[in-house]
Amino acid sequence: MKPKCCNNKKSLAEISQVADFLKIISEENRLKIFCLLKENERCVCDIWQYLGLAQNLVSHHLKVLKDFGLLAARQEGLKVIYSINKKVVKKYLKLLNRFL
Amino acid sequence: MKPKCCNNKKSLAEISQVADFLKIISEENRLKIFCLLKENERCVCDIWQYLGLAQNLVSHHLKVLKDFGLLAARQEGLKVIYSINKKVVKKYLKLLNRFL
DNA sequence: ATACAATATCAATAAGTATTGATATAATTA
DNA sequence: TAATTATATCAATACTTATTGATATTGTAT
Repeated sequence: MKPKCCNNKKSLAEISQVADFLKIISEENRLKIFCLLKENERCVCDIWQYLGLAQNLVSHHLKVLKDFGLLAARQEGLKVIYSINKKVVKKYLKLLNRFL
Repeated sequence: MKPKCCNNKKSLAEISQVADFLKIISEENRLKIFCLLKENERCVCDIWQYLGLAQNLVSHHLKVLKDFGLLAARQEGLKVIYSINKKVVKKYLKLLNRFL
């Protein structure tokens, strides 16, 4: 019996997208960051201090999340406030459900 | 403002669990396997031939998925038939929603 | 018992990615 | 303008994990 999925370019491209999304959020520290931001937007210093992680490490993870579109950032004085881009998250969760 | 999440052992353990789950399904070939099995249970030879992957590679990925509880396997003659353990998948998807 | 087909295992290597340390940039205040 | 604070960048290293090649195991049929 021929499988309906994984047999065309569109499906394969979507699988690749979902995999990328999952890879990004499967990192434990990034998941913690997400967890923090789910409650409230926060500045970088709040995040790294609360999680007990190095500042540059958190900055790096935030960049990964932001580059993928999952987070948004805005400057507020010296601080940069990060927040979750709910629309994008929903989009990927929806896609994920198609494959799981 | 003190965050409600990531601040107790239970939450941290759940985040760790979710991360493990996500790491496992974020692998593109494993996602393809999942995609195939979502339609129908299949034997190993069907899977590797259909996906164009090495037999031992598919066997390895199946083991990873099975060890984590996401797949079930049953012997049928020479063949081993793998299928999705829907209950377990649902459990992790539910957990995932708590953090995303 | 022997041969064959399907699957699994294992060691070695390759590839990808998180982390660290050092340093740079940017905004604010004195 | 100089100093300070918050954040970002970059190169090097450490880790983890996927892949490969060779081989073992298991079930079936001759």
